[in-house]
Amino acid sequence: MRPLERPFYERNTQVVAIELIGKVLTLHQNGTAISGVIVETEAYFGSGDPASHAYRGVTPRNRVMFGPAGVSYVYFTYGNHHCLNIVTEREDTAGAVLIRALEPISGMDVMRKRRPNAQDQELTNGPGKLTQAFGITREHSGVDLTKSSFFVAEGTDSRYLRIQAAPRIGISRAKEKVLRFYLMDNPFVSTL
DNA sequence: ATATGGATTGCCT
DNA sequence: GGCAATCCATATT
Repeated sequence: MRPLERPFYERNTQVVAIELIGKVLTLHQNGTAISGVIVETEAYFGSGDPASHAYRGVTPRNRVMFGPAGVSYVYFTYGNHHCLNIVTEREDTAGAVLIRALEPISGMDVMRKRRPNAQDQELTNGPGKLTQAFGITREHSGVDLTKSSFFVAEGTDSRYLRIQAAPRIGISRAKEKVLRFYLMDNPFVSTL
């Protein structure tokens, strides 16, 4: 499994959000591969998208969203949770795809240890849950996913999948935009 | 220096 | 379904 390369990410954020469905996120830690199929994503743009962290321009937190595509953007929210994004678009154009849910493939023993009170089905069925299961924190922000032990690889081509579009979740602005995408009938999607 | 609210989760009714 | 928890980034004074 080779990492997807920069040109894949260096495109329109919505297109990347859709095509990321069915691909495989992998993180190597201490000789173990933790991985899962991406089953739910959301697209966030820059100016023009009031729900995006990048809406008002560059800040210390969001600056990676304005940098090269294919780099991770991890932020901390609600005092408890980390969320994983992958930067999109050409450099200087803000954009990122939030990874909202995964279907575990490997490393489930590690995931269960990190989420001791979770049923297997709740291991990675939400943006804060999957970062906890993978052990992803802000230290994993700004990592180049095209050349590290943290990457996304080809899985099932999104062309062959039934993908549903819906409004994004948990935001207070731009609620009408249909920028959430998920695999139909997949039990690991955060909300059907 | 202070105020506000959040790209969520889990527990309680 | 409702809501508290909990910390930090950002905006405002």
